[in-house]
Amino acid sequence: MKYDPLVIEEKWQKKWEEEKTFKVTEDRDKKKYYLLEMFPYPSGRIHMGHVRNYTIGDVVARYKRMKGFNVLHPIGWDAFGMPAENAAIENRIHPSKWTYENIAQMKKQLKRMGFSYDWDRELATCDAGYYRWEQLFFIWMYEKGLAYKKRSSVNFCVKCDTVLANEQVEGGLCWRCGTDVTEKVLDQWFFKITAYIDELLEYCDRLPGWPERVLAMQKNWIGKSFGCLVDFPLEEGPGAIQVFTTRQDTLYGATFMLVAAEHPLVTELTRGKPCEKDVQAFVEKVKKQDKMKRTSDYYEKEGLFLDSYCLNPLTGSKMPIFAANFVLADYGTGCVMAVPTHDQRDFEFAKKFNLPLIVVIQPEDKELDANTMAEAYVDEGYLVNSGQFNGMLNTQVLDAIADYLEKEGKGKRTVQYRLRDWGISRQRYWGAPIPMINCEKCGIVPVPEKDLPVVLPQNVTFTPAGGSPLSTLAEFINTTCPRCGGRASRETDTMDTFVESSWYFARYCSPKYDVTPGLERQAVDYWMPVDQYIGGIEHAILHLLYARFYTKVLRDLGVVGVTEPFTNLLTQGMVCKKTIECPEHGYLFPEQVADNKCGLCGREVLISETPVKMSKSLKNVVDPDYLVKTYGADTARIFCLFAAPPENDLDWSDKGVEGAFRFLGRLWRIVDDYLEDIKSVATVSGSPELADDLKNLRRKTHQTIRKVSADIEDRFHFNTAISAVMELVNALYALKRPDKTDQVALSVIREALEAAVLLLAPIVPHITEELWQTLGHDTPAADTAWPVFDQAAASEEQMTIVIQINGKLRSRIMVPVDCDAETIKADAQNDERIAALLAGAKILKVIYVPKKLVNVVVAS
RNA sequence: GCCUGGGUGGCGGAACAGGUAGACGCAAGGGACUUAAAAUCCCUCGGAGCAUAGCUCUGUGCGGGUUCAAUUCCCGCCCCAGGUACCA
Repeated sequence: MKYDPLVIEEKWQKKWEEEKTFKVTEDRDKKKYYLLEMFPYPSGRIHMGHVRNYTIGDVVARYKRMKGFNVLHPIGWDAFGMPAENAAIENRIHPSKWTYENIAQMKKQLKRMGFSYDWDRELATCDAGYYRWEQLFFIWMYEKGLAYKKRSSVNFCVKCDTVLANEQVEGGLCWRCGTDVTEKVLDQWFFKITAYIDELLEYCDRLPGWPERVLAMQKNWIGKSFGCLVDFPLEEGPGAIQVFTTRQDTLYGATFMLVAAEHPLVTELTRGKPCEKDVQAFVEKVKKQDKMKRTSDYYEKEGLFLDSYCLNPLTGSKMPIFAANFVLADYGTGCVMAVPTHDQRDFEFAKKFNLPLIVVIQPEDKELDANTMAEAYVDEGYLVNSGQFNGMLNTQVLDAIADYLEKEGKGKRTVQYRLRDWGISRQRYWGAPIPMINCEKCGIVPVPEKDLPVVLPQNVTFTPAGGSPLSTLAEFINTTCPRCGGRASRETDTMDTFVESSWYFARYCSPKYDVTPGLERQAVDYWMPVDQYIGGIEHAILHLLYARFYTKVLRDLGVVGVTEPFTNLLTQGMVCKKTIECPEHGYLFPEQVADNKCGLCGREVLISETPVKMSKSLKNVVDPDYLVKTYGADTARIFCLFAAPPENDLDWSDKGVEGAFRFLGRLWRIVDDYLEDIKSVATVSGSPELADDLKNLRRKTHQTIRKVSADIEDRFHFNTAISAVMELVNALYALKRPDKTDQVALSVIREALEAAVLLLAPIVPHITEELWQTLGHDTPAADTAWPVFDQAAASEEQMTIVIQINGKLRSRIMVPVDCDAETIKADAQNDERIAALLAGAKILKVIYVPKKLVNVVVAS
């Protein structure tokens, strides 16, 4: 019988669907395992990134299931977001229709991959049955002050026509479309993520199951720094300029003051002065500059003297005040004390404006001279020119100076963060409505809980002009105030879609529960936290930080019992492929190229040196449907796992896919070959006396079970697990075919074949189910216990001992495993080759590493 | 600049507590089967050298060090990828 993947895959998928094989419920007698992959955005078609991500997850889910765990493995749809709205404008199709059609299509594709999801838990975040709870949580957060509205300057993407959170601005560009981000002043809803800032930071050190680099990125993003707020009195009149610094050790060296150009102080200080006009012009210039900020690498440090002075609080010396383009208005106080000798930016500024330099930190190994310094000195040293603190090491004087400032009432200790509150208002239609009402009399009033959900209206029209259709839809906006009964209007902003993905993992525990608060506590307590979360590294900050924050909020609202949502995190690499480029026609699909020539113009094409992330625009994508049609889902799955360990990028190789397919064929044929002979033979049991080649095969079988179990369990290294099974299959091919009547030999072969099939069952579930059935089993492989290795059968009787002379490999000997050290050392030296090499040499010592090698050290 | 990772054959990758470098697969070459091809099965496969059934030297980005022994540990550098960037 030939291996026909398409027939057997559809057969088993149908069975899984009909029998609801992977449906789970809470079972207190079994240990739970919650495995989750990041849910997809329903863009219309799955791509290789999905195939890889979901295959990795599926292997772990199926493996844990065979190990006896009660495995929750759900899937759903991150269904709100921009593309649906864009499709509505371009193709005159309602976002809802577009989204649900895409879901139907992608669901079919996922089922065709054979993933072991509990489809009864499927959810879509655009369902009112989902987001109504999010609206409830919003109201509860509002009541606790964790959601608030504020007029503020926000990041705005003109193309997406909406606001972006700080985290959604990448290098000054919109994370989604890459457009330059501009600033806008708007009334916005925020989540007070800063209320949890210390807990978020602290738990970065309590997530040992997370990759170090993800935690490092989150820590950086939070950006906690310890320092002082110091007051610099103005020279004229009352008042002072407050600055934040982490370098109070350099305070005696502060010779001028820098203020962010946008800071109100700039206008205040120059009002009525001759320089006022110039200063205003400068401010306007910097504001414009600001928009261009990150598009150029660096721009010139610029500043303007404000014709005002303040006083250094410790030395009393006069410090000129400048407006500067490189001081950030929204970090610290927007004002910075400048210490040109020990800060490179201040140094450059001082040189440009010819400002005084005072050395206050002196290194041990050289003498700094303010007149000849070519750059700022930023390393450790001893304080000089610093009054009572002279002679102390700068890194140790920070506390003393902070104490002094506090005692003198000139400053105080403080902590600064980089992380800002999460702006969640979006001026878009296709999102969860913010359940708030604006009343002229009562102000902002939450929608009463009994009136939830605030359903997104269906009858809207989209125009290419953009803007949210909600903001002009009278029947949605007009309402009455729940408090005073008067006329009022609804909030027309919707929530950032990252809000939906911040709690979907909890909803999966009780996806249909429709009683407040939408999360059935018993179920949530049983399943949460997620034991293993798998997804792309691109969400290292955005989604993963928001989800951690939201989980803590839900905990404090009393609806979940966990503090952190994801115990273990695996970030898988991207799927990459080389690009083909024609000098005239740009990127080409492989089928547009023949003999390295462009099919359109015949010119030589350029193939990229390294593979790059698959993307439609680079035309280097591989269509999963095509793969499945040609080779089957099992081949697609095993290739994705075999080509690279999960955290590496995966370089696509068409030849590699064929190799994967070839291996499955090899497995199929070896089973098929032996089928007749082993039909009525039982698997070997006990520890019978076996001839050498059979004993070796049996040993290989048990060693393979041991290795595959460890590779999957401990490291998710499926590539080495697959290699191990390949070796076992190779060993089966290498074995001399025993006689049909040799029951003992055939029982050993059956054991090896069954092991190979079961060990591959989580990886290639269709072919293995079929083979398992063919081998005469009524219980499906998926419901069969994971094989256990027999220590005795796996252990070697003989071992190879490597013999080195002065660390160089010179010979090998075989000895029984129980051979004692002295015998081995003696045998090693008596080995024919070694003895010859040792003749006449002076042996200094002989080292024996148990079970590994003997190293004879001789005088050279 | 700073913070993470990472540099191993022609390629993807093994070597998981310092102990046989290159498992497994791809590509390549050879052979068997076949009228032929495909498919399949088997063999060879880091480099150099030689008295070529084998042996020797060399080899894990570069330079040092520790050790009987280093892809693995330490120090210094180079390169690549990701993150972040005037954060005071």
